[in-house]
Amino acid sequence: MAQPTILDVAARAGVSKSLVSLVMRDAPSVSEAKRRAVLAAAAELDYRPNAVARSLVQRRTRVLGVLLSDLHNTFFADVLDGIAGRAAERGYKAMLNTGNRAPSGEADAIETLLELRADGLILTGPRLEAVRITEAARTVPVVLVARTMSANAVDCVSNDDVAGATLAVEHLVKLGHRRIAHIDGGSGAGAEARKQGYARTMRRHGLTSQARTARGDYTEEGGAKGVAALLARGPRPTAILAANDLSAIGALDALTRSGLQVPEDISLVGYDNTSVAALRHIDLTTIDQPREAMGRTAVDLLLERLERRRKAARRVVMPPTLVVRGTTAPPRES
Amino acid sequence: MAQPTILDVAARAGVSKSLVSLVMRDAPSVSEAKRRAVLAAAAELDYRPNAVARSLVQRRTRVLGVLLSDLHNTFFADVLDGIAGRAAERGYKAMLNTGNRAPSGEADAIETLLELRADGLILTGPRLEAVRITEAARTVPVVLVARTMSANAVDCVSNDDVAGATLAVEHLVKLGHRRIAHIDGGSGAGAEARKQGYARTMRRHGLTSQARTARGDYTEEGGAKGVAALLARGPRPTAILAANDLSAIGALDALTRSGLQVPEDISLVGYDNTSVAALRHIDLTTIDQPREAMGRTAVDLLLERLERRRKAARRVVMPPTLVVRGTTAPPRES
DNA sequence: GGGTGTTGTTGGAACGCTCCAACTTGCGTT
DNA sequence: AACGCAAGTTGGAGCGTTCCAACAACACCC
Repeated sequence: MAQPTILDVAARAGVSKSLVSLVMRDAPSVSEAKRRAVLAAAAELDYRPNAVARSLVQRRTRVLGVLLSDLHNTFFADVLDGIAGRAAERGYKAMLNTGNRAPSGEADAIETLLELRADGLILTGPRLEAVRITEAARTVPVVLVARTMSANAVDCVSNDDVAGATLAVEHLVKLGHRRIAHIDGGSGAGAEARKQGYARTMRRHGLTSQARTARGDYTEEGGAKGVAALLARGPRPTAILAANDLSAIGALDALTRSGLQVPEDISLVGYDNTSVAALRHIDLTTIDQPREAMGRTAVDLLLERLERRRKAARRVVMPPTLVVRGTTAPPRES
Repeated sequence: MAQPTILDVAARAGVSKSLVSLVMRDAPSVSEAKRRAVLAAAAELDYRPNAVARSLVQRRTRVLGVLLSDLHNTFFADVLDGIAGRAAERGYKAMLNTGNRAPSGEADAIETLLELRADGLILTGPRLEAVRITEAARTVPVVLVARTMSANAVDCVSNDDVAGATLAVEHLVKLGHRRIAHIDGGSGAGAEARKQGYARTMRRHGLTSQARTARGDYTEEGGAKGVAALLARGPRPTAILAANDLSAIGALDALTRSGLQVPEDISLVGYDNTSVAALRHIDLTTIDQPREAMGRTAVDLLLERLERRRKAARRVVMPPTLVVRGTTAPPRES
């Protein structure tokens, strides 16, 4: 026989299928004798409840659909860890689909998840148009991670980019830096807020006149070009805040290639605390987003809607933290 | 109404549910008029076929269960890209589950995938005991990626580690190196084969007397310690082959910290071509495994069993390639 | 004009489970 | 002795599809 069903188990244990069902879901009012008989029969047959059939009758799957914009970014891998862990704790499974980097792929992935009748959707860093998201939210609760939008069927979890950039600048100021430059993230997600945090904190310390921003784009090359621009003219900054780790690494390389030592000649701070930043050969001071916690929070938000029928949107902003490593030090002539 | 069903669509279009079903699967023998009527009704109702119900009656889900041992390793992310892409091409979905790094987590993940009635399983780099794998293979076809075992219900896709290490040594020999050392991967997957490839190729070039191997463990720290051991005594090697990129980076850092220049004083080769190796600040010569191709192949193997009912095990070994970057050069006094 | 197809359409059964109302038993209470 | 109630157990209906046998309508061919 292909896969044994609940009927096979019932026959073998000499009870009704209903009783087997009760045992499988370990319901309270089953006599110990029958429970054991059923479990024995199930074990002998290598029976495994068919989640498909169960989902059909219960009209829910206990599966949370997760869309990941980019698996190659370990940032998302950490978020997923948080999602999967929390989902498991609460009796749900996380089902992953990637958009294969194209926005149209994301739409397809969502469609697939909806056909499979995921109970809810978590979209991490989606590049998809907002309309498509609200459309999906008509069918099923949706939580956005690392992207915000306002629609009352959609919840959001993000990190406080302004606060993160502030932490970074405060750290540099405390070390004695005054000529602190910024390589921004262009039109990338959160880049604007990070730039704002930088600018405001500079102002708060009366350093607006020392502030300089080079255009970047969250890439390694963007970081390298940013350095080139900053070194090309004006007094050399004693510290640089890059908009993310990848561009910080591009900057790091450009700096060492032009003969400058980090952190002796110039300090450098990244953003995201990716695993690469922790490599000892890079050892980058950076801002950490609580990635796993963001994933867990996303699950909690979803389940509030699913199990407690919350209707109003919630927007959770999580605090980033500073991780000091080897690329920051006091300026040379302090 | 919650979610419209096929009956709602049928009523609205004035046809039977069977006809709607035919249109949805776009069957050939449906009149153009009715097809349009059905599609219009479906669109108006925002109808989406229920994959759960379909799977129940067809007794298959067209879902391939994928177990990833570690999402943080971008190696697996690439494999997954290959899997997801190929699966989509062939009308399947990839459903991902992570083991959360614990072998027991892997067993649970497999159990979940089987309850959800995945049609087949792809296990990438599983740390799970072999018994559990053959057990799962009794229910459903299983393909292993980056791990091999022999059981005729299980197929394997791996890279040719011996050949990869050979490529690396040949490259160094061609540059003029003779004192080539190896930092191995300890008991890690494929480490033994890589060491063998190294040793054999050294022998082939009559360099056995120059060969030296330091113990490593695929980690950054292992690479650093390996360098310490190699520098501690004996003539300094002019080139090092590390068992993977991560340990190569550890080695790189240890070398520069002890005042040696790479590649001027010493050449360095990694293995895996992870995204980190491509960072310009690291710029590591390494061996590339065809990761996406491995993922695609895994899907193909699974579908051969699923659709063509192949029974005998297949073991596919894919050829690695050399990626030359900036950490290798001719030895100083050649 | 009676077979023989072909094309298009249909209702009912089945997939494997959960849910529910209903049944049986045994026990305590009046 | 009759009753009520809780605990334990059961069969049947139903979840939303697909599959299949059957049928209607029409064309074609001697």
